[in-house]
Amino acid sequence: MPAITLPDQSVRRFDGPVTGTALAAEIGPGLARAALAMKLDGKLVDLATPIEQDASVVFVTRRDPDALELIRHDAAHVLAEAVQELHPGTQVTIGPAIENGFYYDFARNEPFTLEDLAAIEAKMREIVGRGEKFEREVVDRDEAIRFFQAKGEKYKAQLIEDLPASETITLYRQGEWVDLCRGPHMRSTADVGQGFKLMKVAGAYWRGDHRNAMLSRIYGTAWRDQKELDSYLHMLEEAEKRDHRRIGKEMDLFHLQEEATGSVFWHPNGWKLYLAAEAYMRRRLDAAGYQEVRTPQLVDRSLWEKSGHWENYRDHMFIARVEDEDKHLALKPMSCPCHVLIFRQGIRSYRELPLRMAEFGSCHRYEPSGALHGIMRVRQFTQDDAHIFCTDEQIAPETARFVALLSSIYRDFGFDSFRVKFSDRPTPRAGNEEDWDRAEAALREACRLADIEYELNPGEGAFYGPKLEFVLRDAIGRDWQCGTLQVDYVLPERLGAEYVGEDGARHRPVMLHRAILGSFERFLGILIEQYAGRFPLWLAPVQVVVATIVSDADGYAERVADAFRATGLEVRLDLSNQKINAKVREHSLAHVPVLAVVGRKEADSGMVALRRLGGEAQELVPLDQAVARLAAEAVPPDLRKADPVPAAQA
RNA sequence: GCCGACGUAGCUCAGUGGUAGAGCAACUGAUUCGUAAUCAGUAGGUCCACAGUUCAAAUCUGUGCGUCGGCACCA
Repeated sequence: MPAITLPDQSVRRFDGPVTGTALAAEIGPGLARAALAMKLDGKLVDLATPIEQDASVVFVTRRDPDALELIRHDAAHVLAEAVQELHPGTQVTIGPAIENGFYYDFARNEPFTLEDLAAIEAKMREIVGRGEKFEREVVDRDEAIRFFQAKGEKYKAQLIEDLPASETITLYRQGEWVDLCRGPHMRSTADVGQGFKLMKVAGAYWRGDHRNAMLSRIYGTAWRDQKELDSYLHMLEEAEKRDHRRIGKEMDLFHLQEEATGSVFWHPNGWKLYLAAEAYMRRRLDAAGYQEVRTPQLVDRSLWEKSGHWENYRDHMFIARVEDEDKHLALKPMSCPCHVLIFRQGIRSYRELPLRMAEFGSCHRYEPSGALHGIMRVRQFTQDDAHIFCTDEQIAPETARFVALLSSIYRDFGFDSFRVKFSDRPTPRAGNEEDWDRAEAALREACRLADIEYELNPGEGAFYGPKLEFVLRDAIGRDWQCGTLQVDYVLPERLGAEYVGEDGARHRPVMLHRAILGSFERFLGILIEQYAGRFPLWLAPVQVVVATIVSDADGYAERVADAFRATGLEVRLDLSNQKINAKVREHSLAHVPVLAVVGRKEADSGMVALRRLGGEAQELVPLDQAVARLAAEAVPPDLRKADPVPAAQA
């Protein structure tokens, strides 16, 4: 006698078990048509599930956020059916819904190529058109294994074998096609609709392990309808326009070339941007009580052996040798061991702690070729690296201080939000279990104190300690770790860092490894995409272009440019013999933030016509005011006095 | 590193075995013009590299390098 509570708090009673389908029909034909699945006591299940006891039921329709996940998951099944129909002998493995879409991994000798997608997608549309009913079936475990093995589906059989014995094995049937699946699904393949598209093919290791076979993955995107699909595809196109590699070219910021794979050639414009960011960081670190140092590029192998890097990362280090000496020097992949060496010079007192040692450390790492990505993932990069030598008690307050600094800096760069991941002990790792317990507990406590919400990232810590990762997102939705904070008991131990405590005895400091931008290269890449090249004035490599309308204004234009330059602004003068339309277009495409146009009128009256990038308005301003205003605007955020120049006339 | 695609002028790209192309940019000349492309002309290429097939290779094959999309990796 189930009593079913609906979202409006009304209750319906039934004599016996009733399926969601029947319940929806009972409530009304509109709902019966719209319901795709239901939430039974909060759990998403098939509409065909019988409700046997008192429960609350919420129907999921196309409009609900949950619908997207159902559509995408079902689309993955449709993809698999289409592939097996077109390419018999292909084995299915797994195919989940993901952000914006779905994928399915197939095992076959010949991987799929882009050219296969059109036919597969057409077949998918056919299957959606067929409206095959999804039917759930609970099966015996051994029988299921035999069933899939008989079909030659070794991967599926393997998946079932690896499921815990307690797990109910369910199959989902759609027409002739069957898949092992936990569900839930919608009513039929028709519910997928036509708002999907196959996007790309890729290789992917079985179970994400590079020692396993490489499967052939097909990615698709799926939405509620064509309109949503179109707007997603449009968003992707827009995102592509802000790709840092493209804008890097357009703004002449940097280039990469074969002779120095994975290292950036910064051009004058890009280097201006870099230096602006570096100068800003140097001021912020200085104000936050860090001391800047500089340590060697080439360091003998023995130090890396002591630190444990040789053992863990030797394959990823650039090694240099010289003819006359039997030595292996490594280009430093990180600065921390060197910082410990500085710490160890002389005798340290507890009074010096926390000691915050910072370096814009130029590092080299031999990244796998497939990992390289524009300037975001390179083999030579500069970290805004620092190490805080402190006591156990100082871990939490130092973490809180760090997060406050990081948030403030991200905000100044225009990032209002970021995600935090907590990565705990990996395998293999250095150090003993007690230290790992201490380190993880300290970091958790620090997060609590600093009021940080994080997601757990199990087993992903550094080999010497747990870490927080601060993650920013690029234009096309890829996540990049930028900031980090790591608690380390291991390196101070290995490299023998110690200080004299209040008690006169020697103690081990803890080391907090921390970075905010992470690598300048990566951060600037993200920054370029964040602003789509339209930097705020303080970061823009070229801040003002003075452009003339007639050559009679050339002399005045030069005086205007000089006046801007005198305040430190980066100014270009465009006296070329082109129409003003062409000049506006050219400098707009180059993302110059301010265009100061001067013609006869301005020359006669001592004015400039200011035009902002992205706007169409022009503003006629007396030269001295324009200079004062832009100079004030170009002041980096950390140097800005509260409300420097009244914005009234701006 | 693995799977797939791609590599042609400074840039974006066309060119399926028979004399290497376009637009933009550059350069020269004309034009002095009021806020996203003025007109005309000129010049510009070891078609990523090496090897092979062929009478003939940008084009077909192999190897290498690089780039891109994923996977794996990311101290």
